[in-house]
Amino acid sequence: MGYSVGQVARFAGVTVRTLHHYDEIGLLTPSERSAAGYRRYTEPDLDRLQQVLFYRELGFSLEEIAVVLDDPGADPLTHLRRQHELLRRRIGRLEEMAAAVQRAMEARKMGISLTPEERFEVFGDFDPDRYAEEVEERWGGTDAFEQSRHRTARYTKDDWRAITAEAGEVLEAFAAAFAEGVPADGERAMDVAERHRAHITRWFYDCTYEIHKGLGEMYVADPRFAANYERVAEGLSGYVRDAVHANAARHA
Amino acid sequence: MGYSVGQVARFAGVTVRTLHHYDEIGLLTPSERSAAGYRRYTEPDLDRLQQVLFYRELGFSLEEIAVVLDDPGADPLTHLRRQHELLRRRIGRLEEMAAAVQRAMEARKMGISLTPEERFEVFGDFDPDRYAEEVEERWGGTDAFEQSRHRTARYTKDDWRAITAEAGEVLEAFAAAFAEGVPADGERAMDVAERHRAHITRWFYDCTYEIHKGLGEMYVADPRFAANYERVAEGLSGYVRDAVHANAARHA
DNA sequence: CCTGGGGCCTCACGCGGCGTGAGGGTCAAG
DNA sequence: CTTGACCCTCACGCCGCGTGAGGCCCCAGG
Repeated sequence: MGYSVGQVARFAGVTVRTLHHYDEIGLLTPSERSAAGYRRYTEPDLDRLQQVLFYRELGFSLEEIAVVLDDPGADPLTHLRRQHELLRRRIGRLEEMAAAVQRAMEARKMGISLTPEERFEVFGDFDPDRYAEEVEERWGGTDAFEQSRHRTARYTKDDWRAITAEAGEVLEAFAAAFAEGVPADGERAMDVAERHRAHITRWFYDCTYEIHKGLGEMYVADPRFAANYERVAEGLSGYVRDAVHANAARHA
Repeated sequence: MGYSVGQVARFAGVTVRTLHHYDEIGLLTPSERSAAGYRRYTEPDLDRLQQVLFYRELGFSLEEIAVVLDDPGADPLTHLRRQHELLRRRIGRLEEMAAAVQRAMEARKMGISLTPEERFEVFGDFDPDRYAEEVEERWGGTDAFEQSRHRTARYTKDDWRAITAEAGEVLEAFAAAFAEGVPADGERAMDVAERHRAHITRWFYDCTYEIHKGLGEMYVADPRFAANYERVAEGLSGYVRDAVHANAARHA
């Protein structure tokens, strides 16, 4: 004879109102009603409720849940597999967050302050509710260039102003060090190189030291980039490359 | 000169409207405003925003977040530690859910159907947003009795009817086996003992075999319980105890 | 038999956490 | 001086329920 709303509510840890709501919006309509109009939930109803709660926990909207559950091409096992996959992904994300917190704790203890990007890194690219296809579409071919394109697409004019201003500062710092005869493998030049790398990571993509070294080479080899430096001072492109390499070595 | 709303929004992966909202409700008011009235977020503001987002992610309401963040007796390190703890707990819960899903998959494959309790077990006693004190208050002195009290407090009259009915069935099954001379350490008596254990686990608390054996002893030793069995048949309390022990040994 | 208490029902309003314009000022680039 | 991408402040709307109000059902106890 099935379960009453109250019983189901207590089993599932939700309120009666919630079940009423799910009935109202057609997300979970009990298969039967008693003569007096009481809702009677059957086993399959409980099955469905469990699915609903799982997807809800994972951040799906009720409408989205209705869509995935009413997808005729998805048998129960498919749902379970998908849920498992989503859970694993979510766990991974939380572990990243935990790691970030731990890093923040370390930084605190050492008295180091983090850049805004480092701080929010873990929040940035999170999208819990996407399906595998979309996720793969977005992250499948992710190399630095893709990531850059992806991020810059959302930048505003103001951002670009800030970017060019920051890039200009770095360029000037390089030029000043170069003009003053500071050695390219000295601390000051390396610090500027580090600023340069941070600039790229901040605005474009995660620039590792390896990538940075590659960039250094390109600044010399590719005339379009080289010109940018050589226009300021002759030999500056080579100086930048050397500073970048020294900085990478220092962090290796 | 600080960051604009738009910049902060993009860093943190939230909308401008969200930042406006946090300003409106006083959760995160930018420390400065430009001459034209533009919001300017400073480094400490970003710090705070990060905390807000963390707690939000963990399911806190904005009001709760305001309370914990404005608690004067909590330095940054305390927050980080708490966040880490909360994250770990949440991860643990998700892992349980993942395990439950896996079990459900196994059950499907084997063609076994789960009881409602098994199905929703993982949802039951979840309360992600409590503070350590409250959690400890609720789970610190958790022995079986406490858990029982906690759960039974929410039972309705209907539940109690179901409980007494079920308990009656078990009692009758014991009495029948006893009357028919079935040995207490035989399969049939042990099965009834197992039903008894399941009954307790279902309605009161997680009854392990160890606890069950303790109960068996009590049914003989404590006259209030013993009377319940002896009233039905003389020697039944001892029979129940023996069956319970045999059942525990079989599952050890 | 009837009364009381705990369910259950259907409205229907409210709240938290924003989304989404509308209407208008600001400010660097062209 | 204009244009466009920001920014501002209202203010209304949506989702996912919470929280009664008013009333029916049902069964244990008197």
